[in-house]
Amino acid sequence: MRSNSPNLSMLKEKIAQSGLKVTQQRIAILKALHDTDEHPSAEFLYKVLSENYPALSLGTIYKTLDSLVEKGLVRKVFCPDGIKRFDVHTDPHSHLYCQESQKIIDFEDPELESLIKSYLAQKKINNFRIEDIQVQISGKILEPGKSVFIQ
Amino acid sequence: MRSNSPNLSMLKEKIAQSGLKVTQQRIAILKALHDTDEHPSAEFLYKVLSENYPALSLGTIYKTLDSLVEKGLVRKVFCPDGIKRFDVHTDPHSHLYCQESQKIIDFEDPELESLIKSYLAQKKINNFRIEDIQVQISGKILEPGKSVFIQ
DNA sequence: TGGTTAATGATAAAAATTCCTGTTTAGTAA
DNA sequence: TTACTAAACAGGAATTTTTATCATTAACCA
Repeated sequence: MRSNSPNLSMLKEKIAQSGLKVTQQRIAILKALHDTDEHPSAEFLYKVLSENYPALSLGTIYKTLDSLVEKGLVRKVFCPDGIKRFDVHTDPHSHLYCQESQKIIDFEDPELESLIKSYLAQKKINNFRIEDIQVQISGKILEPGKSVFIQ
Repeated sequence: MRSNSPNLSMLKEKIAQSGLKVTQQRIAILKALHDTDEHPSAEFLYKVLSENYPALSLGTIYKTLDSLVEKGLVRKVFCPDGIKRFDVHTDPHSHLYCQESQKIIDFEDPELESLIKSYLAQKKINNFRIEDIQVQISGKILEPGKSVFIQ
């Protein structure tokens, strides 16, 4: 559970401002994304949300996620497991991938992001406009259960 | 087509050294991976290889790719499209993702890799052993057709 | 409040991946 | 070479993941 989840009216405003209609389904999906530290797949959201929204259909989740990505409210997460995963955490951050447990852990380090950005700015990449940078750090969680703490 | 594709005996040796049996299928798949600049999916390899190996089965491709990844001869490519993609290019490098054409372009920059590595080494990430770092640079190819050239 | 249009639910279809089983093949050692 | 054994393979079925279709519903706006 994230600490700074936006409240309902903030979620509604976000959706409205993006130009999408503010539907119960979109609110619920966006809220569920905010309420988790996981990087949910459509299937995961379906399972979680079905409890409170038994009529919610999987197709709606897929389409909603696509819309939210298109409007920039949600990001696709790069993932080696061949499943589409999503993240509302749209400010730049990277991910730790545990090759053993398949867990994906957010890794926030603005210094790292800006380090890479300034390096790439100084280099010149022709014919490509950079819009987003993500770093994937693969490896292993050494003691599962304990949290990965960054000093 | 890559310039420095290893020849047949080199491929066989690679496979043998990994501890896997040297089969025609594994040689063909590993060769096909070397012979392309794409980041092939199992389906792509199946289509390409079926011409010369009509009996080759899709299941074999999936299993072979898994084995090759496990032995470190091939890497999974992090990808937002929800398809498993692979890369024989195992020395550290990053990728450019065109959000429009969905193309994935190799981006080799040892300086960038070492920059990130040394930064992360100096930071301390507890409880996680880093094994591999990949940078995903998303954006748009400005003039499709022209190659993305790095100065 | 009613009309318009986008969004949804339900379901079917397609695409991607895994699983299963009998057969074949690579590696090994006689 | 040949025979043996375990691993790998082909073929196909089954499962999982994603997309498409379409009639119904709900959000937005006048």
